[in-house]
Amino acid sequence: MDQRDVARIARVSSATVSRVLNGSTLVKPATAERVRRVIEQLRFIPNGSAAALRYGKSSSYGLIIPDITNPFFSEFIRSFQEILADRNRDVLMASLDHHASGMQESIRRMMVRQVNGIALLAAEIESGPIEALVHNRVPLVTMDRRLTGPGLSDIAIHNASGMNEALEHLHALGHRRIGYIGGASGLTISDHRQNAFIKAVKRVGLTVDPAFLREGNYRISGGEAAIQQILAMKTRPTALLTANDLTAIGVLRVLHKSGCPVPQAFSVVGFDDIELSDVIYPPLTTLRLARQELAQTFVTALEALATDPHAAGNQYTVRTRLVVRESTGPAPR
Amino acid sequence: MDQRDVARIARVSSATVSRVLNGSTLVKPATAERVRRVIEQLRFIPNGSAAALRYGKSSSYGLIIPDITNPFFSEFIRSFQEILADRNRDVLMASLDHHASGMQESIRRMMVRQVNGIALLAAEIESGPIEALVHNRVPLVTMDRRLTGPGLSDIAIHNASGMNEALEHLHALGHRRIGYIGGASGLTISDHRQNAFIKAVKRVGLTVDPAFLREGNYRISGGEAAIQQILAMKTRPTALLTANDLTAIGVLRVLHKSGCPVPQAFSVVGFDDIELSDVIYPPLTTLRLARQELAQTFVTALEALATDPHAAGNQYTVRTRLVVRESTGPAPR
DNA sequence: GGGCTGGATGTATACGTATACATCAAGGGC
DNA sequence: GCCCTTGATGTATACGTATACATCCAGCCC
Repeated sequence: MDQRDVARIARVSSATVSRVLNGSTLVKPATAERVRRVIEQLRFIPNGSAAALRYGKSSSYGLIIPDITNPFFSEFIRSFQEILADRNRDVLMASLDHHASGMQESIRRMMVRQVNGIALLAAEIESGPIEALVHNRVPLVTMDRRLTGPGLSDIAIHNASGMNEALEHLHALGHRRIGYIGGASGLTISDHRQNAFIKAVKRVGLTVDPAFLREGNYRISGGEAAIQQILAMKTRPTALLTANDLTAIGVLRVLHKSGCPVPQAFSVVGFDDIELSDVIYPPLTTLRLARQELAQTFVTALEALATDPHAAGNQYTVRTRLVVRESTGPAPR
Repeated sequence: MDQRDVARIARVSSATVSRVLNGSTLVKPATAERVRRVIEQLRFIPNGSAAALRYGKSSSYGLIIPDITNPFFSEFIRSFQEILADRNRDVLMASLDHHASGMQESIRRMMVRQVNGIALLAAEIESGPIEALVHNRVPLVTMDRRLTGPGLSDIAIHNASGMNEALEHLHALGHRRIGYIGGASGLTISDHRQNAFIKAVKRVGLTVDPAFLREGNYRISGGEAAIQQILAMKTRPTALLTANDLTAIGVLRVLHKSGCPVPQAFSVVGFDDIELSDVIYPPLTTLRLARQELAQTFVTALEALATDPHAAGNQYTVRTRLVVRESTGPAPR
């Protein structure tokens, strides 16, 4: 069944049916109503593939993330998908999950599907797939790569705002030895975050002990490993910032097992503010990165590039801010 | 750029290019190689919309879940997507997130996209959208609805296997008063699970105190509310089963706050075995529902229906089994 | 009343692919 | 040497839509 069947029954042409379906103002209200009734009655569903072929675009966007089971990303997906669904656009999602070849393949599949653009939240990024996107004029929006170009926008995470708040908070609580557990090194996003930490420490007049800078993996296991190393040190920090909340949860877990009360013996600050942060024990003081705002910015950036394929990319920014809960307290003497 | 451009440069017809792309055996190896080289060199990406239009199907599947931030579902998505990506198929995902109208719209969008079938893990289900699917011959596979038909398969969760193990475990530990915190009532899946619990209790020779049957919402908050009611009772159960792990986590959290040591004062058993279960404190004894196996069964069921659209649906089953960790122990005297 | 304007609708076509069917060459059997 | 088979390739077309362009008609101005 297609538009022509609808047209025949409604005694109009298929062009008119198409116009009704796309909300053209050119159709007389009475005619439109008649067509709509036939569509309803026949339960006609238009063929999106034909429309995409004709139109050259598929009214869908690709979304690539590193790990869907990380709550930060699943919460992001929820917002992203919701915003796009309101605009009647689909999301083609790909979660890499530490499969090396995943990204190349995912991008290819999305290009085959004629997505209007791709949101890339993965840190690791090769130049090959990006070239393919540029070559085929597919807009790309990345997170915290701080690189823009034709058809390529970026959304920077403004780590400094939250980090500064966090350090003022800890400094005011009397902490002088403050450590940081980062993400996997080599990723730009990890570097930006760690640099923001170092700057924020200096800003409140403290120094950074390199031994207090540890590496994690953005997962619980990384936080656990890092805090164990820290507990083994003779001189320890009294407070810790982490690259994300999962890392902080790993830290809390080991501290709990080791009989280190939080925040009495140790203050811990997370990053992201995933929903879980408010639910673990003790509720996590963390730097909130608003998912809803981030998702909205991605959509804005994508639509801007999709509308005008020759547009130069923009650099966007999303701020972070401190949310104080119960995992931070006065420094032990 | 299209197949004809490739064809011209490779000095073959577009039909041959199409055959090469689809791995037809009809092409001479030397010719295929030549065509492949041109494809590579031109970085040609085929147009999936055109293929879908011509072929009538889009080589993608729809996936509808109630809440992507529930780890059970995000872990399922990961497996589901991974299995389909290996078969070069895309996933169109929709998370309902308590939006009432979401399902109808999601299904419609998927039909417009010509999905080969839809996996529906949402509990609430109206007949309207299902009719639309049947009417358009779109295969549907549901979870634990125990209803099949033409183009409609179901995957039942075999609650009994795990529930029986759990009750034997608790009974052996000396527990005699055992409670259950279910999901939202009225959903078939909640009913099946609760009934399995009641049967399992009777099976070990105990009786079910109706006051020990509480209702949750499959989220942490539901577990919290239910355990608070239970703590307020004069005669309390000594052990609790829950409809999923998030509910159990809510229970653990309130017990911890209330100074009730687990498992000394209370034994708690979850359901699902999400990754978090092994990470919270104490690690959760739970009924494992293998996500990988569930996802694989969904794919099998969908492909079976997609291959033969006139096929009658099948009833599949996925078992559960007890994973003992540290949230269960001997009953208090 | 003739010509013009603009709104409403119809006609015709291109989008890129997969495949049925046609064609052609080579080889084998007699 | 001729016919048939088989393998390899080419030709032609339909899938359902959106839209440029054509058409038609009513109303209006002078």
